This record gives sequence, C-alpha cells and structure tokens, in this order.
Amino acid sequence: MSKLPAPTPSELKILQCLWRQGPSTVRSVHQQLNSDGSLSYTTTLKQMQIMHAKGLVKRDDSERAHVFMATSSEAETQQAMLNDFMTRVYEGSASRLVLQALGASRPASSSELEEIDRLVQKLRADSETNNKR
Amino acid sequence: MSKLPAPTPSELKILQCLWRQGPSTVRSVHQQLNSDGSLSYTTTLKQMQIMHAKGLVKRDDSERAHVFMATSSEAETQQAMLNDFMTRVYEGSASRLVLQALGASRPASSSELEEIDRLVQKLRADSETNNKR
DNA sequence: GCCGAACTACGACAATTTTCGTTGACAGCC
DNA sequence: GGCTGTCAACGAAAATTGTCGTAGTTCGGC
Repeated sequence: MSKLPAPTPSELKILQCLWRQGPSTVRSVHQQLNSDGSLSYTTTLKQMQIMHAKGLVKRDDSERAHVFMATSSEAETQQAMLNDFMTRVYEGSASRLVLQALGASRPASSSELEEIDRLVQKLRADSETNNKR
Repeated sequence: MSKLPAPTPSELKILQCLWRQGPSTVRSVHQQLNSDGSLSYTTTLKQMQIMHAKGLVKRDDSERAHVFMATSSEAETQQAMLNDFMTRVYEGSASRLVLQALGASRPASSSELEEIDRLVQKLRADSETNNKR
C-alpha cells in the first residue's frame, strides 16, 4: 500500500464532502461545496481529476456521470495529517499539542472532557501495567 | 495588530531555529539548519527576506550582518497554526483532535499523561462551576 | 588606496496549487 | 437525422513555494 500524498486545503474540502455524502458525482460535490456559486464547475472537476491521478479518490466510470469516492477514511486521513502536523510543529510531542488544544479559545464541552478523561485514565493504567512488569 | 500569515514548512524550520537560538544572523541560521550543506546560503537568505516582508521576523540592520528574530513566540505561532488546523481538518472539534492525538502510534509518557490529566480535571472542575451557577 | 572575503539585494526558474475556457463525446428529444 | 444540454478531458494562466546565481556593497588587512 503506497502512501497517499497529503491533501491540499481545497482537496480536503472535497474529501470532507465525499465523507459526508458517500460516493458522489462531480456535480453533486460541486453544488454542496459551492452553494454561493463563486467557483466554476470545471474547477471542481479538475480538482477531482487531479485527486484521482494522485490516488486520493477512486472512480466508477461505468455510468456517464462518473461516481467518485474517497480512497481513505476520514479517520485515517486525519491521523496521517495529524502525525505530520505534530512532527512539524510540535517536534512529535503529542502531549504539548494536546495541552495547547485543550487550552484553546473554545474549550471542549463537558461530555467531551469526560471522554478525554476516560482515555487518559486508560492510557495511564496501561502504562502502569507496562512499567510494573 | 494585523494577523501574520501562517508560516510555510520551510519558514517554520527557520522560525524554530530562531526560537531555539534567539536573535541570529542569516549565516547562523543557515549553518544550524543545513549541517549537511545541501542548501545554498542564498536560499536561506531569500527565505528570511520573504519572511521579513511578510512580518514573520523582525530585523536589526544596524550591523552589517543583519540580526533576525521571530515576531511571534513559539507558543503563539503554534496556537495559531493549531487553531487553523483544527478548523480545517476537525471542523473545530478540539476533543476529536485530542482523542486522535492521544491514540497515535507514539503515546505520551507517564509524566506527560499526568500533566494532561491535571489539566482535564481543572477544566472539568471549571465547567462544573460554570454550570452550577 | 586597493583586494578579497562576507554580506545583502535582485531576478530567474521550476514545481505546485488553484482557477477557468474550450473542445469533443454522448444521450435524449422533436 | 439533427439540435440541445450535460459531461469528461485538456491546456493554460496566475499565484505561491523553494531553489539558486549574479551583482553590488562594505569591512578589515596589506
């Protein structure tokens, strides 16, 4: 499995559309992404052709209007982008990234904090176990 | 205070050098960044000139070898880049970003987890207080 | 007073990203 | 059978990024 390139900002918007909607035609993506009509149809088409050439999307061309779908899941793509970002900006330190993300302007909600708390407890328990033995 | 543009990947490397070393000449940055000598001096110089034009760095040109320093602190820059990344990739959800960062291949160390834990407890306590009143 | 070394400034060039117009194919309708 | 509208493909243009060579300036030593 060869590595996919990181999507550019515009490519990411198209991928997010495909993740929300599932397999879609160019027109469908274009309308979702461009409700204000500021962009031309061929712009979206070209982007998706480039993304297909890069392997970011797969294509079913059995119908006249080709149907595109994302090659990687949203979680996989986010994880790859996050790892790159963490390496570049935080020199690989997940904890510093997390501390700053939690301290950001818009703090997480109560239930979100609970979920994070659960994960942290679990990780701490795991690390305890590994250190003991 | 007008907003600074996000640094590109190479620009970020230069900024990280300036944060580590403090105010530095082009040559100093170039040597730190390019111990293998694969890049030319003028490349680094040009980058830093562009960064100066963008306002990413300030310059003291009272000496012949100009001395550059970062305009924003590392924490401020990281925070801005993180907010942008969070918006673009996670649609603004800090918690989803945090959950994925903690679940990443390289888990945080024990003491780091403790620190995160402390912050989470504090945030939860704060949100309790705010909800009660 | 002149020379060479170190430094900045400027322009150029390739690659990438984002945008769009034009062209050619194809399906349905009258 | 020919017209009309929708679609993919292609080329091209502008902006950004990363790279470098050349030219011009200035300092210290001879």
